[in-house]
Amino acid sequence: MAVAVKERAKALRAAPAKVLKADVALPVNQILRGDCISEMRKLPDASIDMIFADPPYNLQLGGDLARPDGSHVDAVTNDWDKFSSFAVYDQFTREWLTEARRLLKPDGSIWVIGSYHNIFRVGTILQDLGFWILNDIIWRKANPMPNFKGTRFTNAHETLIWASKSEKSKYTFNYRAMKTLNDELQMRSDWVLPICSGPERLRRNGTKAHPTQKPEALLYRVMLATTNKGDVVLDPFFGTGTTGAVAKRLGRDWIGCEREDDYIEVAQERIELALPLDESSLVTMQSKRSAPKVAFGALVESGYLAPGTRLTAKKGRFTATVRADGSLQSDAEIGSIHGLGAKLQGAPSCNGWTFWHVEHEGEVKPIDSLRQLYLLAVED
Amino acid sequence: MAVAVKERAKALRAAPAKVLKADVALPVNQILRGDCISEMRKLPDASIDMIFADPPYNLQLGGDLARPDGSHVDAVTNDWDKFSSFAVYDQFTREWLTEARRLLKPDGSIWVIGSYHNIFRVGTILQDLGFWILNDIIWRKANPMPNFKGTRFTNAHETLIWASKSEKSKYTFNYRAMKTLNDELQMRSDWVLPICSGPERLRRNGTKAHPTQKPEALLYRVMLATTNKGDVVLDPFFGTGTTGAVAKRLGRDWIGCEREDDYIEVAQERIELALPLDESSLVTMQSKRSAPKVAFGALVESGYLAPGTRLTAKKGRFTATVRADGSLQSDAEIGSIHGLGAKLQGAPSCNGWTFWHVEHEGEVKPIDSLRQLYLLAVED
DNA sequence: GCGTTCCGTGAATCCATAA
DNA sequence: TTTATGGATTCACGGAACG
Repeated sequence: MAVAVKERAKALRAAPAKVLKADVALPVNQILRGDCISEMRKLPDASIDMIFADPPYNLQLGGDLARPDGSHVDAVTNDWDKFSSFAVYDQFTREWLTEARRLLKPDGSIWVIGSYHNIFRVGTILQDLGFWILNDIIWRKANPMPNFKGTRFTNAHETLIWASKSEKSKYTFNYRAMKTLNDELQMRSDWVLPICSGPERLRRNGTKAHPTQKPEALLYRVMLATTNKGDVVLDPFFGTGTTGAVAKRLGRDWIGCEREDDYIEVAQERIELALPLDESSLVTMQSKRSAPKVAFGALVESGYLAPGTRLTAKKGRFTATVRADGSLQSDAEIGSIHGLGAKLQGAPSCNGWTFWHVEHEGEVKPIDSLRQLYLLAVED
Repeated sequence: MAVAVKERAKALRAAPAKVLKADVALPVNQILRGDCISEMRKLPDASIDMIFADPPYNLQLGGDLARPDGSHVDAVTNDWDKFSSFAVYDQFTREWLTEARRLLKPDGSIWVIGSYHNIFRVGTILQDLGFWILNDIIWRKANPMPNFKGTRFTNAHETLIWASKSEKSKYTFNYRAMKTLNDELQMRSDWVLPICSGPERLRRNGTKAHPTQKPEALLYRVMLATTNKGDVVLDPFFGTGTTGAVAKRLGRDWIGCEREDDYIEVAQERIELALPLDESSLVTMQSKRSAPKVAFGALVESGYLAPGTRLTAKKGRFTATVRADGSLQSDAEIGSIHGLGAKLQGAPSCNGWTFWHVEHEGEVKPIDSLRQLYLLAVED
């Protein structure tokens, strides 16, 4: 395999270079092997249309973590994510963002993705360097990893910052494309996308090739929104080349920086196999809107149903009281609207929404009618 | 009306003050009129359980920027002044967060809400001051304002940072209450809630009383998750008193700082009208961690489980015998229900209560169910 | 072949308490 | 302060295994 990969790598490196005004060739559709800061220093000023960066997050993980079933959580323990202090991380961030800003065309823009570990440092430094933040985008993960110990809220999202080179930039934003992609509604700042798994996840010898591979759908939306066909996209932390693969599919040129040989090899093979999309296959990329689901607790905290309210069922045969956290209490039992309903009836299951009733304006109605009211208020 | 409000204000100010060890009375359930930094300076160290802050983020808006002391900052639009604006904002943020940290009890925590204009500055400074970020929470607005010009993504969320006073803090997190509130699924870091509108939105003379009034549902979830009944909650930017109203409803004490007389008046009237929930509906689902402990040996000596009983685990893959002292014996090993379970699986740890099963009336049940029976018998 | 069940796993700052 | 021990704790999805 190694030979075949090297052949392909050679072919990739021989890709036609773009010639700029300054007569400096831009090494387009190639992976630059090495540290991103020194590699970026070799590139000419104002030559890049868009930068997508997935820098190390500086996770600062503690000891091992086990799931409730005892299995081991495979954490990000790579050396490239280790920094001795915030000051060191800030210095690193300032350096690569300074180079990034130099490389951007005046109307270019940059995307950086991160988590609460690092994104506040990144955002602050972006602002300090003169970038102009356009949006912060929330990637709401459809299937995040749970919080196994029950100690915090499930960390179910990552944050992307989108910023132009300066306040004056006439940046690219394909408003119509985004609206079309979102069923004719304006694309919002929160994007629901699954994490990268299944056949899309790159593996070597059965184990994941990279610990933090991003889903192509994420890059697809980023590139479709903020670049045009033929633009040059730079990714300073190329990894296994998601940026390159999506750029090729969408007819954009790309440049990647990467230090690790293993990642480079995987990325080259992957991009070689990536095919430009035709119009018909674009359709399958559109994400469905998921049906709204309402937790009973949401009605309580939104004031649609006050804690202490009496609910009845089966014409008053059963009664229960709403508690502050959205649980129900009967004489002897506590449970969810579904669980308590089932328990009281001795039934295996119960739809609490239609089982429990509440008196509202002299009328006894199923609590499901409150859910409908809530949905009306929440939609749009 | 003004007279009635003043009467109520007087009554509020006469609320019983909590007396601390240091013999300094904490002005509980009162609004402190004045700049939050100077008002906070009057309060004693380590006296507050939780802080909720909705600080101003009046930068980059082309409008005025006021320094903490109220003096005016010239809003010139060149780069140099942009930096100076950030520096002023950072200084202000550092000052009030420093006071906030001093006031927090060692196990206290803080919430700060903001948007991309200021939240990166806030997060960075929180980290620099030694706060320990626990989650960043996305308030996903169900009904955001559209982007009228179609130049960016619809800004459809705000970000909250939840941080403990230090890395070592044993902060409050009511895991079970949150899980109950979310239909028995872990509460995630993205919260879908409507913006504050309709009858909840406070108005004076037909116009909204405050430009950024937060929905009570947001504070409800924050307080239910990270405080206990009787805790003291401080809000340095009290505005129209959403924090106070929800605190009163949920049986928490509160302190607010506010400079503007108009807001104070509206807030006092509002909190006066808020109804506290009664005790019983305030009770939330408790985690097992806070339940009384039962030694496995107690089940044996009480006859719930006879010595010699065979226990199984993982569908019969593991078996062990109960011994008279409450230890378990497998073929080659002896240990506690937890220790033996861990050893047999080669796992670092194991919850024996859910791991081991016993046949009882033809059904195979975890021995935890016996513990529940035992607890029922022992209670009362 | 098809439906069911089981198992693996993902950017994670992931325990509390007594001795 | 450190160490040992009890025992609390998970959601969605893909793919393999099974019947």
